[in-house]
Amino acid sequence: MDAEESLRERKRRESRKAIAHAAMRLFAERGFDQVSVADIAIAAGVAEKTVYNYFPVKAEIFFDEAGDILAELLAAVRYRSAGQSALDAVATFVAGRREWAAGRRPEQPTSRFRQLIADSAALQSQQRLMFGRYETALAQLLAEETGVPAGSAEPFVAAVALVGVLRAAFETSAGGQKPGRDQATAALDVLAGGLASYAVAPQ
Amino acid sequence: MDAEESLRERKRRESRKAIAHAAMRLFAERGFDQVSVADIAIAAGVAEKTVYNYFPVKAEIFFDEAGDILAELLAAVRYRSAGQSALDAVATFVAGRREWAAGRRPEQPTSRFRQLIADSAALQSQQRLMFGRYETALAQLLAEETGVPAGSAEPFVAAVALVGVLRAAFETSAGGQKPGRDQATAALDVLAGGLASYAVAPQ
DNA sequence: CGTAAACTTGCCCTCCTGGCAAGAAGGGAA
DNA sequence: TTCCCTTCTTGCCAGGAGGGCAAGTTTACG
Repeated sequence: MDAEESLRERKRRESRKAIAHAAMRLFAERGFDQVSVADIAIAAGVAEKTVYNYFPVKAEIFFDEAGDILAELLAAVRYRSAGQSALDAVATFVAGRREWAAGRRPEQPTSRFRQLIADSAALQSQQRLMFGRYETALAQLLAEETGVPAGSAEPFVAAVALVGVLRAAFETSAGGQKPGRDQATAALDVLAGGLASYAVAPQ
Repeated sequence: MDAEESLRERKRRESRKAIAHAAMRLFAERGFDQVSVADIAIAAGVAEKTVYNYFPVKAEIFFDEAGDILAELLAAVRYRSAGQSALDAVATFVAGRREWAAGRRPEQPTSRFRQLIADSAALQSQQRLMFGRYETALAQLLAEETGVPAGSAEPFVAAVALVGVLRAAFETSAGGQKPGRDQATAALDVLAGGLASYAVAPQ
């Protein structure tokens, strides 16, 4: 069903990509908030309404490429090797993504990507929305695994913590600190240890 | 410095409260998105511009009352009794808030508050922003406690997990499930146990 | 009392987003 | 091929969030 793609579907996919590509180029040049949807439409050679046809919200364009990490993360946890903890699965996944990100030509350096987000409240909001979706989906998965009713606190908190590892890997590396692999494992250790490092008040 | 309050400061505080109060009443009646800033201005007897003077973003009005929980949470962790873990401090804090919320007359039932949030994407976004601020502030506090450089992954992940307990207490009780105290302790156990419940793949 | 600082307000502007309807293009049936 | 149906595109319009600026008003203070 992949081989068979109607003209219409192909064009639609191409249009989507064209819009996203043109938009990302403008974003990288000027910053997210300094690019209007009208600008994007002109750059992509379509009407403003068409842009909204593909992306109901402007900020979605920005995360269009990076958007399917959710499915990968869920799969990494769901189909983790027997005997592996969910925590390990996430850590392994993060490490894998990191290598992947490092191994491609920096047409758009990751640092620039992060900077654009840091400079725009709208993008930060959208990013939080995405992480929230990760949490919800992961919580549901964990609830199924453990047979706990969906919506319970346990899987929710666990999911939040797991996605926290992902967020830590992304956000803390912004400061240009350690390679990042250390960060992920450190975060993992904190969680696996039951937050033992914060067990006692300092005074 | 508290006793001495200039006329200007008093008026400003009253104006702020008047705007917030009028706005909350309208929100409760019609829903957040169905109330424009112009409506709020009229209801509060001020100009639309003045509303923006006090609240640069409309959604901030909604969380104005509940907004200072951050300071309390930080204090609860920072000044926790000697020998108490950060995790316990958060759990205690959540339990305390819950009693507090239950013990006051429901002029605006908590359920309505949650429902309003659930019905508005803008409010959800603002709520996530607030929780994000909690995470950042808490991460900084934990970094100081443990002497780790600010911006490290460990305190960040720990903070995310701790705020996760808070979020779980708020969000999961929405379904009208257990009293809530159970939820908080359950979440706490999951974290304290190092996510042991999710240690092994089910297959 | 008079001046400086803070606050309010009106006016205008841009941008995001949704609704509606007309036109253009692809896809399938006769 | 031709006709018709569906999908996309586009234009036009409208409403609401916010920002900038300047005039007018109120408070603070010497």
